[in-house]
Amino acid sequence: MTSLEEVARRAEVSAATASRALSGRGRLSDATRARVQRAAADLGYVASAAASSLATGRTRSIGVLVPLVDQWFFAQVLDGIATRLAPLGYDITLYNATDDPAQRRHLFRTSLRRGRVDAVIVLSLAMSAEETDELRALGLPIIGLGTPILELATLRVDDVAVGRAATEHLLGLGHRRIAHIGPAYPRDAGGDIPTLRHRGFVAALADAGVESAGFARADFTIEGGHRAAHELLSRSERPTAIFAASDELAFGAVFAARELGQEVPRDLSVIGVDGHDLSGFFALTTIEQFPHAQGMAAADAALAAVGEDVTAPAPALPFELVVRASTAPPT
Amino acid sequence: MTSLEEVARRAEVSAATASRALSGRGRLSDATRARVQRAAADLGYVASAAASSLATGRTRSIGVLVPLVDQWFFAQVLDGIATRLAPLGYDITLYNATDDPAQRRHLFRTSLRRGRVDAVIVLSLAMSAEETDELRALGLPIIGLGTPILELATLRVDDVAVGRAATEHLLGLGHRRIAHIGPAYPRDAGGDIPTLRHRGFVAALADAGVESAGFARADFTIEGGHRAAHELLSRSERPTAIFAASDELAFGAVFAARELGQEVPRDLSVIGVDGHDLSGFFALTTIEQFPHAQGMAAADAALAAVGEDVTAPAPALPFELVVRASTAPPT
DNA sequence: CTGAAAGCGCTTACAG
DNA sequence: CTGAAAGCGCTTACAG
Repeated sequence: MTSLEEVARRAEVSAATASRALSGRGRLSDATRARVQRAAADLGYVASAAASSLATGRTRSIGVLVPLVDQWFFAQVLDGIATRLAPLGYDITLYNATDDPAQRRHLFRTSLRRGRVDAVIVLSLAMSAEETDELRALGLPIIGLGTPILELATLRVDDVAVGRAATEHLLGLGHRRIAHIGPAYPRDAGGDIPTLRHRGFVAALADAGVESAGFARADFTIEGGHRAAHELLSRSERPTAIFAASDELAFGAVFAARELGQEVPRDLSVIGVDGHDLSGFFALTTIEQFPHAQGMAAADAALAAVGEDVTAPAPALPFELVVRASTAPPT
Repeated sequence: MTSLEEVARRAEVSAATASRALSGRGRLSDATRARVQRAAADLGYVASAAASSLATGRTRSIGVLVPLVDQWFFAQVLDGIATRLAPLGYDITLYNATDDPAQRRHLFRTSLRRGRVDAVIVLSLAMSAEETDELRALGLPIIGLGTPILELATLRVDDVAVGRAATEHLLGLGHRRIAHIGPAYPRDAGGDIPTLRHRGFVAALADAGVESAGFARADFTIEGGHRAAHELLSRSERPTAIFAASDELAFGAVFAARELGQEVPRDLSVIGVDGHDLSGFFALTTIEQFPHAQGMAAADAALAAVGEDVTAPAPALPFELVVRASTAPPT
C-alpha cells in the first residue's frame, strides 16, 4: 500500500505538509492542499490505521460487545450502528461474548484491552459485577443498550411502561384472565429488563383490580415461549390472553396454541414486544421498539462520547403499540 | 494502559527482552522469562494493537464483509467465525455492505484499505466486477463464503447437488407437479447460487422425465416466498409441491398456502434450503447446510491463509436432507 | 542470553 | 505556509 511518504514526494512537499493537507488540520495554501490531494488520489493513498492510531491515540473504531445468539435484535441494532458509523469513517470491531468462561475472561481481560477501539457499545448482555468493573476500568466511554445492567444502560426503553402498555391493551379489549411469559424472576428486586416488564404487567393488573392468570418463566427464545405457553394453556383455568416479553416468545406461544387446537385470537390473544421482522407474518400485536433506531442512537452516543460533532441522543428510547390480528376481545 | 516499558522496568530487563519474553520468540533464560511474565501479569499488561501491528505488519484481526440484512445466515456464520478466531486471539472487524453506492464505494476504496485486517471473509455478498477487483487489489487473502461470485468462493456447497437433492426428495414421494421458487434468472449462464440450485431442479426433473410445474422469481425473503407462492398456487394447474431455494422463501410459501386454505403437506408439500432456526417450528423439510460450521471453516481458511498453524478446510461444504412434516406423498 | 538501536507510518508541537 | 524532528509503543535484526 502507498505510504504518506510517497504522496509527499509526488506532491513535492514534506510528509508533515502532506499529512496536514489530507487531514485538514493546520493551515496551508490552497494550492499545496490541492496538489497533495491530487497526488493522494492518483496513488490511491489511504492512511494506515495502525500508524495513525499510534500517533494520535485514536483508533476510529467502535467496539460492539454482543452475545451473537440474539440474532434478530442484534442484527437490527448492528445495522443501525453501522449506518451511523460509516459516514464518519468509523469501523466496527465485533466482540462476541459467549458463555464459555475462559473465552469470556480472555475477552474482558485481553481483547478489549488491546486499545483497538475508542468506545464500546454493549448490546443486550448480562454481565457479572467483575466484568462490569473490567469494562469500566478500560477508561473508555461505555454505551449500554438493552443491557439488563441498569448502571450501564446509557440508553433505555422504559420497560415498566412497556409491560404496562401491553397489559393495558389486553385489559382494554376486555380480557380478565391474562398471563405473562418472560425471563423474569418476579421475586427479584433487580432492575433487569424482564423483571421491569413483569413489574409493568403486575402494576397494570393491580390498577385494574384484576388478578394475574399466571406467569411462566422462559428465556427469550421461541422454544421457551412454546414450552411456557403449553404449560399455561393446559391449566384448568386457562388464560384468554398472554403477554409475552418478546416477539419470539410470542411466536412460540402461537405455535403452542395452534398445537392445542386453540385459535389466535379467537381462543387466545397474544401480544409480544419488539417489532420482530416476522411479527407481520404472524399477525402479531406487539410493542415495537425500533431496534434499528436504537442502534443509531447507540452509535450517536458513542460518537458524541469520543468527541465527534454529533448530538448525543436522549437516553429514553421510544416504543409504540402496534395492533395486529393476534389480539381481540375475549369470546 | 500499561506499556511494555513499565513491564520491562519492573522486571529489570530491557524492553526488547520483555517483548521476547511475552511473545515467546527468541531464546532467553527461563528465569527472566518468568520474571517478565510475572511483571506483566501484575501490571495487567496487554500489548497495544496499533503498536504491534505497525511493528510487525500483522493486525491479528480478520475482516468480515456482510450485508447485514441477511440476518439469520449471517449471525450463524459470524458466530462460527468468532468461535474459531477467539482462541487464537484474533479480532473481527465488521464491514457492512449496504446498497448505498456512496457508502459502498467508501467501503471498498477506503475502509478496507486502511490495513486494519490480515484477511477478509466475504459473506453471501453480490458484488460488481469492479468491487471484486478492488478486493483482490487489497493483496490480502480473501475467503468467499456463500458468495454468488464463483471466482471468490473459496468454500462452497455444491448448489446444483442441493437443488437436485431437494427435487429428488419430492419426486421420490411421488410428486409430478413440482414448482420452484428462488432468486434465479434461469436463462442466465452464470454460476451464482440461485442459478445453480435452479439448475439442479431442472436436471433432476429431466432425469425423471417430469415436466416443471413452474418457476416464480423471488428474492431470499419471506415476503418474496409469500408472493411467489401465491402466484404459483393460483394457477389453474397448480403444483402439488414447491422447492424453495431457501427456508425463508419456504416459510413465505407456507403462509401463502395457509391463506389460500391449502394445508401443508396434505395439499402442498414444501421443501426449503438452509436449516433455519425456525424450520423446526414450521416442521419444514429442508436441506440443512450448517452455517455455523461454515463460519468455522471460513475462519480456518482465513487463519491458514495468514500463516497460522491451522489446517485449511476442504473447499466443499457438506449439506444434508432433513425430512420433516412439510413434505408427504401427493394425495 | 540480553541490550541498544533502528524502524514500522503516521501526527504534531516547534521553528522559521 | 512549510519543514525537520520527535514521538506514539511495539518488534527485530545486529552486536556482544
